[in-house]
This record gives sequence, C-alpha cells and structure tokens, in this order.
Amino acid sequence: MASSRYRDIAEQLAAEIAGLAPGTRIEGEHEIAERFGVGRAAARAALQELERRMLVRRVQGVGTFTSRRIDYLISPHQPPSWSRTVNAANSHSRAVIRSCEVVNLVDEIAAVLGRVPGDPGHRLRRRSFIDDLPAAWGIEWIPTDVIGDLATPLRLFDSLDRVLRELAGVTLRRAWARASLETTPFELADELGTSPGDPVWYVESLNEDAETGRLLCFTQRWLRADAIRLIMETGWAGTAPARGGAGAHARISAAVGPDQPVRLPAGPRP
Amino acid sequence: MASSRYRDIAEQLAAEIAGLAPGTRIEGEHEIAERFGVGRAAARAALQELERRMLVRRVQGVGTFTSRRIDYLISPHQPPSWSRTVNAANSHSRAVIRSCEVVNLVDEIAAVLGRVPGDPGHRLRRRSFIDDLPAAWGIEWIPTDVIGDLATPLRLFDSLDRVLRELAGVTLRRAWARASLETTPFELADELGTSPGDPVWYVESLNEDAETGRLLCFTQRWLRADAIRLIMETGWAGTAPARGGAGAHARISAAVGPDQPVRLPAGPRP
DNA sequence: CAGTGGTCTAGACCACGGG
DNA sequence: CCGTGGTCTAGACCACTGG
Repeated sequence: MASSRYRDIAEQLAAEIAGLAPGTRIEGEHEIAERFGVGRAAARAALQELERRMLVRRVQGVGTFTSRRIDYLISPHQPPSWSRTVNAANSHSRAVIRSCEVVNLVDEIAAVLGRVPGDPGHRLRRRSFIDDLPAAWGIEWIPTDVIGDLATPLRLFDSLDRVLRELAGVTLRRAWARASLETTPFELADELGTSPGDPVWYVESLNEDAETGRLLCFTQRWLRADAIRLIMETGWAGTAPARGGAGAHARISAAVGPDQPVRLPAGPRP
Repeated sequence: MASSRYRDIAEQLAAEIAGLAPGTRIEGEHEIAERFGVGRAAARAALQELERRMLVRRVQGVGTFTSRRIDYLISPHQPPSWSRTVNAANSHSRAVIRSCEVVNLVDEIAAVLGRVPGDPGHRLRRRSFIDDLPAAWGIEWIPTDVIGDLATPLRLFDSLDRVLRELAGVTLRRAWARASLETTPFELADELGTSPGDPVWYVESLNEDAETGRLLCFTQRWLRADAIRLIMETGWAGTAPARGGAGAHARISAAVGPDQPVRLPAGPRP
C-alpha cells in the first residue's frame, strides 16, 4: 500500500512548508486533525512522518517548526571549522564550553596525537548550537605544547580554529577523519536534545598543522543527523571528487528515473 | 519525560533480543500487548522504537525479526567490494542485474571517468541483497575500453570486482568517494524495500586501477541505512586512522561518561 | 484462510513550556 | 493558566503474506 490518509497529509504539508523559512511555526496536531477531518492519531502520524524526513522539528509544550539540515563537508581538501560551516549556511553558530581542563592524556589519545602517555593536554568539552538549537557535542584534546592557556581565549572566540590560528600560529588541516551514523548514546541525549536512539553522527578527526604536519588536536564529536547533512569525501590530491556538490548529485541522480529496470533473461529472481 | 510504558517495553525487548541471531522472529504486536498488559498502540510504539533503532525489521503480513547492520568501510586504504564486505560479516551476498547495456556516456559521467562525451560504456544497474533482504541499489558505469562484454561474465560471478580482476586484468582501488545520508527517493522505494523518506546512504565512487591509475568505473549507489553501518575515512597514506575500528571507538567513547559536564563561570547560557 | 503489521477513531490524561 | 506535543486505551477495519 503506497497511499494512506496520513501519508497524503504529510505529502501536502511537505509541499506547503517547502518554501517557508527554517524555524517557521506550523500547525499543531489538533489543528491538522480538524483541517483534514481526521482523528488526532492520523494527524500525529503525518507530523511524525515529516519529523522522520527531517523536515520539521517538534518540541513538546512549544510546537512544530520547519527545519533544514546544514551541509557539513568533511574532506581532505576542506579545513575543519564548525563555525565557518554553519556561517556559510547563513545560520548563527554558537559554542558553549561544558568543561575545559588540563589532564594527562590516556594511552589511546596520546598515541593518536603522537605524544607520550601521561603528557599534559587540554580536554575541552563543548556543546554547539545552530541558531540556538543544540546540534553537536564533542570532546577536543589539545596537547599543552600547542597552546598553554586555552580557556581564556576561548571565552572571546567561539572558534577553536581561530584561537589556534591567531594565538598558536598554526593552521588546522585534517590528517584523517572517520564518521559513522549511530544512535544517540544515553549519556548524550540531554546535551543534544534528542531521545536515546535518535540518529546522530559520530566523527573522529585528527588535525595537523597545514605547514609542518605537526599533530595538533584530536576531536570526537556527535552531531544531530536531523541538523547536519554530513558529506564525507575521500580522495588523494591528484584525484579530487567532481565538483558541483548537490548540483552534480541532482543532475546525476536524474539518470536514475527515466527508464524501467529490465530483467535480463539469465538473471536470478529478485 | 524520560520514561514511559512503551519505552520500558522497548528497553526490555532490546535486552531480550540482544543475544539472538539476526533474522530471528520475535513476538508480534498482539502478543506483546498481551504479555505486558498494554493496548496494542503501546506495544506497537515499542516495536517501532526498536525499528527506529535499527534493531528489528518489520514486514507486513510476515512478522518482526531481529536485525543488525553490516559494517561497510569506505577508505582510501580499503579496496571496494560489496561481496567481500558482506561475506566478511558472515552474511550471504547476492546481486541481481536489473539492466546491463552499452550506452554513450553523457557529459558528466564521461568527464568523471576521463573519457570523451559520447564514448561507449556499460551502464549496469544492480540490486544487492544481504541474506536475501534488499540492501542496496546502484548504477555502475564502465567504459567499454576496460572490458568489452560485461553481461556474460557477470552471470557467473556476482562480483564486479572479481570480473574486472580476472577478465580485464585490473585491480580496483578507490580514487575518491563521496557519501551522504539522504531519504529514499520515490523511484527507489520499491527496489530497496523501503518507504519513501526512510534513511538511505547515497554513495558516489570513482575507481581506478591500483597499478596504473587508469580510471575504470564510476558508481552511484543507494544503501539502506538500517542494513549498512557505513564508516567513512579520509586520510593520506602517511597518516592512516588509528586502527581498531569499533573497538577503539568503544574504548574512546567510554571517556565521555564518567564525569558530569561542568559549567564554566564565564560561559554563556546553554 | 489465518495471522501479521498498517491505519484510524474518539476519546482520555499527562508533561512540558511560555505567558 | 493554556496550548503544545507525548502517551495510552479499546476498539475497528484493512492490506499483505504465507500456507
């Protein structure tokens, strides 16, 4: 069954909200139930469908609002910066420091950073917002030999990228990164404003100085999948991915639709 | 509110099915409603929660079954092969050819493959299965100068990787890849067995010969997010990601839990 | 055909957030 | 306080799959 009342409603609502600015308030469950002449359960199902498609965000006691994802490109050719990524999408970025202290790096972290276990390093935990909505939470590890005092300058600039560039005289570049889609860990549900089990990105990233290759910073970060459209690229310098981003994607995807899949005589049954 | 009846039920069911083999049938909505003494709506909500967490797969008219995701690593250091990935997870891989024909490469595809627009190439469309469940659908473009006849050998070996290696004498290596999480396009819902709007991976990948660097194959592929745990790595040869995969991830993640987030005096309000 | 999940109603009470 | 979304019941009918 491809059609049902709540799907039809979701479809119509999706079309209606397509042109609205992100964050616009839309009708609630009761209003939709009345407007379309259905019970509240069906209206609710329609809105949940939109939430599942990451087109709206619903907050208990407040309402339902249009939403969109911000493109976040992780690529060897792209310097890492949360604030620049968010600002490039014409949204407002903000980071809140949850803790910032100097610790002795445990074995795994020290090894990744090419330091000796027990070496001192900053452990910075931050929550990041897009237009005042929680979108990310992460830990950053920066050996103290990169920068001595981190907490003070971070009160002035949200951007770690900027602090390191201006005060430590280094330029961040990704050495490597690894990303996967997970479900919200129980301990992070509050920080991210999600329910345990909601989809989130988990990203590990090691950054080095673009000029010297010195290892500077190791990051573990969780990103709300409904807030971030993560795009990840691998590739060597000589063979960068075709440019054009979503545009190229859309054009190429168009090649899918036209003709029907064909069963070859010798093919096994689907 | 962190607790509710259906969440508790979902939690208990999650614990119960944790040890079961993938594909095991579990109780239906009616049975769960009876067992826990709740209405069918609550029982249904619990099962939907498990489905959202990608722990079960539900099929109308058939039942509810335990499920798991297969790790699929895309990395410059990892040769691309669907069948080897699936087999490595002790699952059975199968591919069904939906169409295979020689076409004139359109501009975008020809450009990506470093060929002249209009050059002949195979357009191969396949549906891939994991343990006989649809998991992926994709288009592969292979210039005819790489291999003349593709349809015939593919009837013998499901694996394009293997066909090219044994008949064209080339070894596939990723030149670049790009992945993002999308919602199922309407046209692919049937092929993937998902509903439009369900989360799927979209992966573009260009493959070259590992020895000569000659461009061999361009792939566009959609993968069910509930079937594939895609892990993507960037990185140069000199600085490969820390090894250990999920193990390292788990150990490092453990560093999150212990102590509570701390509000710094000067930090802005969350 | 029986049993599964999918949809839907008409109610009800509750938790939450903002005025 | 009111309105929001969150949970839940007790029913009903339907669509789909398999034997």
